[in-house]
Amino acid sequence: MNAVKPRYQQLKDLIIQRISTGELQPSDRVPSENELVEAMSVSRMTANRALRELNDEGYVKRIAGRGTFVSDFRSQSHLLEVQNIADEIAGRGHNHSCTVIRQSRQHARGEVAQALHVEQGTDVFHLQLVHHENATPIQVEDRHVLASFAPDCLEQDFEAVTPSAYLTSVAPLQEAEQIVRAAMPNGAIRQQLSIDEGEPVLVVIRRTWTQGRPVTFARLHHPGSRYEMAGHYTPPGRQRSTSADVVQLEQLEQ
Amino acid sequence: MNAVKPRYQQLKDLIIQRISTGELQPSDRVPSENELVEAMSVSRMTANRALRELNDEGYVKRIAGRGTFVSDFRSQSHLLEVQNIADEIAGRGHNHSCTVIRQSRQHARGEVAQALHVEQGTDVFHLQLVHHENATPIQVEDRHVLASFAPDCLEQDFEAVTPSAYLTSVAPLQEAEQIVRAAMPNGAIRQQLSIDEGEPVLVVIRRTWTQGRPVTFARLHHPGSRYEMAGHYTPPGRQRSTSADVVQLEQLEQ
DNA sequence: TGGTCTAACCTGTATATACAACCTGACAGG
DNA sequence: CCTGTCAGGTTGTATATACAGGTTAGACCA
Repeated sequence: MNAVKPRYQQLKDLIIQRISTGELQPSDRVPSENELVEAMSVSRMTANRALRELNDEGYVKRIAGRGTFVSDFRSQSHLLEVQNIADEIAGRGHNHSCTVIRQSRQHARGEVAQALHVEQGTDVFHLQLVHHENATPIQVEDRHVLASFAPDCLEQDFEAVTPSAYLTSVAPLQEAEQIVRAAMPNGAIRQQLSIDEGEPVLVVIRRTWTQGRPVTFARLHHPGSRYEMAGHYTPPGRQRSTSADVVQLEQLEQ
Repeated sequence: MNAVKPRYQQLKDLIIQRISTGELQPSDRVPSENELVEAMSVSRMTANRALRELNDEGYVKRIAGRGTFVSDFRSQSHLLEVQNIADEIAGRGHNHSCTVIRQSRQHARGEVAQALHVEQGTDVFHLQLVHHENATPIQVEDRHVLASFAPDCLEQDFEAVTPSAYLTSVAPLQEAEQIVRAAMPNGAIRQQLSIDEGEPVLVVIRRTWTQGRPVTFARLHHPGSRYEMAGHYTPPGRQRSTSADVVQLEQLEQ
């Protein structure tokens, strides 16, 4: 297990680490190939491979003639595409608002401790929020966050900044798991979403990882009649061809 | 727009085309780097880049010392992870079976024509199937397929081979879009899934593309009490660290 | 016959070099 | 003051070369 990592991988890890720790912020300039050649004593082709792969993976954006720059978090993989309800609502041109129901410190137990891979009794924060789209409730968020991960979680004003935005500012989320199901809501959820009896909810259970460790665990409830989840999947190395117009263009090019 | 593509990209396109047309089948051997050097008059580094990127993108699998081989379709991107209900059931060690309700030719109209980007009246096939997990109904599949894409669709025995498996054998699906929502089923669906009144269903509406054109449009209904959709998202270039054990190992390595 | 060793081929990585295209800012000439 | 040019830095691509390490088949020997 003591395999020496290839040098291009060492370069990638180094730069990813600088981004993870915040030493390099989005849109900051990353050392150029020639600077890496000097500083790290590698050939330019090796530095090129490291930066090129970081570009393909979305960590950085390269511009010929200008340099290499750290990507915005939102383009750092489709992870966050699905992540932030506020952006999704803003993308539809609607107004997002949020009401905090609960914001407290707790000891993890049972399901929560298990989901976060921690001992029973570990400190966690418990958030309950209701998100609105144009004043209509669209999501009830019930989230547990590892206290050691985000110590100042209780001081945040989540009516101004969504938990997703706050959490990604603490450290980049590197991995996510989600389970989607349809269910009937209990009374509390039904009231918070102000939906009629007999209407189902779309439930998303989501865990996110940072540095290989699960740090948050969330249950998201959405009214079945007012919310749907969309996803678009394109194999790597291919352009998406969503609209008919794009299809036309691609036909011509071939 | 008449930009000359770089040579490594030309190599990639050539090999992807050979795979798409079926000239190269899964587990077939792809020309080695040195063979490409000879045949295509490129340097080995250029051939290496083409094959390495195809490997990273999941099209082929490379084994040092042996060669480069076409991937199974199932590993050709997470697209199909979500795609095939039969594999999903088999993965749980359960038995999958399927009943054909309808298998007919129709003229596309309204929503279907619009979804497939074709004129009203274009020939399509209409399939209605019920999938069972250990004899319990788990999915009602209502699918429209472009007739020009799969002309022998009516001759298939979909109780033996699922539509997903058949369609990927006709041509690789290169792109997918899906919408997920929770809803209450109508009487027919409720009966086909044999669920109680008042139980919601998880509805997945999915379109898939081949060669930049939408070719199938499907509505999938699942019983809320017996089915959930799971997804795991990892940024490219990273290993997933799902279980606690893996986390332990990764900690030690750093 | 059975085991071993080697040659040939494969991928993986690393380097040095070269040329093209792109971008920016400085500088000279109108 | 404005404009065009040019130098220098940057990425993008392509080649030739080299060595390490994995795999396999066949030659070779006991």
